[in-house]
Amino acid sequence: MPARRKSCSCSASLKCRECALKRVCLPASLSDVELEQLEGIIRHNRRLRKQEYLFRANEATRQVYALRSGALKTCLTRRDGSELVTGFVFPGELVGLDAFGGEQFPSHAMALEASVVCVIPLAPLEELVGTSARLRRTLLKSMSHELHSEQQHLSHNRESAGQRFIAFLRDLSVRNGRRGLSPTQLILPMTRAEIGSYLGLTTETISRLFTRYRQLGLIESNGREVRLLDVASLLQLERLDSHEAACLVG
Amino acid sequence: MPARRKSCSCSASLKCRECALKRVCLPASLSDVELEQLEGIIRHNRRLRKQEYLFRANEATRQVYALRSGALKTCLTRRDGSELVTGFVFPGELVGLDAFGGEQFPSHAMALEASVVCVIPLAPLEELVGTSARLRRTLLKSMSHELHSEQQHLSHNRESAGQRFIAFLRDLSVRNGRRGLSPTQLILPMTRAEIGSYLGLTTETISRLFTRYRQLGLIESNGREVRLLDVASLLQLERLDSHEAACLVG
DNA sequence: CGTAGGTTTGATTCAAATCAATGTGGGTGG
DNA sequence: CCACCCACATTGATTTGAATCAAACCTACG
Repeated sequence: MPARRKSCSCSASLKCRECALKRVCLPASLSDVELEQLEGIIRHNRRLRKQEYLFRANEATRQVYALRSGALKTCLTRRDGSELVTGFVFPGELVGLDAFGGEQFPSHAMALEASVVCVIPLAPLEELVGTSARLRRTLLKSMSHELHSEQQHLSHNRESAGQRFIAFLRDLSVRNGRRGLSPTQLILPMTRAEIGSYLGLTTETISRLFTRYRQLGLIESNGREVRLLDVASLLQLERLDSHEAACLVG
Repeated sequence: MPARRKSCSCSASLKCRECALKRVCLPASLSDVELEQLEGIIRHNRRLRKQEYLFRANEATRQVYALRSGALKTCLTRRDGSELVTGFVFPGELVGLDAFGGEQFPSHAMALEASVVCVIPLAPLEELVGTSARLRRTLLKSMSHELHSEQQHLSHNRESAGQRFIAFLRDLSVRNGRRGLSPTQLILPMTRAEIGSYLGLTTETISRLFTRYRQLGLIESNGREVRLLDVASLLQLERLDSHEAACLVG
């Protein structure tokens, strides 16, 4: 394994208390004292360039991460060596929670654009989870939320390409909203191929979907900028089964 | 909501210490003292008849469960009301871990055959997780293992019907082995339709897969009894991509 | 300016869904 | 005890949605 290059400059770190994301991140619901303890173990501000790995599969699991800015993808490597995108990570979200399980990460995480993450060493975190009931709650909640959203993702795999695509847009929209950004104005940090991998579709299909929904007047899109125009219709299409949807779309 | 009918007879309960499954269940790796504390909060021996719900979606999440005998399926209800099987549960495995997240279960769990479960109330469990580092480890491990196996499941969704089917059989085989049962002699507690729902395929396709692999001499099967004959070839088929597999199978 | 990575569009193929019967075994009631 | 029934399973014919194959076409960047 080549010596890992740290692009991190570890500049004077912005603490959780002053972080704009504290209401959606791990600190949510912690008391001041607990927050201080948490801050004590977190290393803030590790910078990642676009395309840089945050961690790789098989790397020892000594820490989990919270994304502060930018965007990540998490991927599994298939037996044939190809990459399967298992999720996207946006600011305020935790990454690497599967680290608790074993000695090594089963997946890897890569920056889709220049990003900053907070690094949370596992051992002290586990310790702190023991002493703080609230932190325990929050962490368990995060993990089971993750579990839940994986199930959601799984359940979409039985739906038509169009429905998966809309569900994807809606998910991004919701997550945008949670951070206080516009729920209709999306800037996609990922390529069509990555969306495809995530949704179990090909690049070509994703491209056709953009075209289709643009022509239907439900979205505007230009490259990676997407605007949701007719949210009501989108939601309706999402919950229709494919036969009904076909009728509606003509 | 109708008053919940308890089929449970709560007979003099077999404690964890004497349980044949203690090496694969939550008690694994706990000290004697911790084990005693854990036993103190668990209600053992709730009996479920075939088809009986262990919990339903939207039910308040006050407890998680460990399966002692029998088999369960866990399901999500889709928007159109249909049921999506998200997993199967075998003895020694935990169920309902997504309960930590919110107030209500997102999914439901139903007995595929007469079963017995241990009931673990959440509040005291969380407490105990605070005081026992080992229990904490074990639980976090369980949850992240769950996360990991959901990812596995997800990744299979990109593979051909045949590969998913074999991966399914292998998974059952491994889990059988872990409980000390034969890894080649399987008794399926679920219907073809349930397998199909779980794998994202139709009943007919599942049926054809049984026929195909039986004809290829890789398995024997008669109704719900399955015997894995040529495990080496099965494993090889599983890791081949569909094109290569087609060549091999002819 | 040229090239590479990403995207779009079109023609064709293919794996699994769907539609349609038929078969079968285990349990119930007469 | 048998016969009927019903849920489950199998098998075959046909359709279809997305993959694959095959070209362009951007556009950002060295």
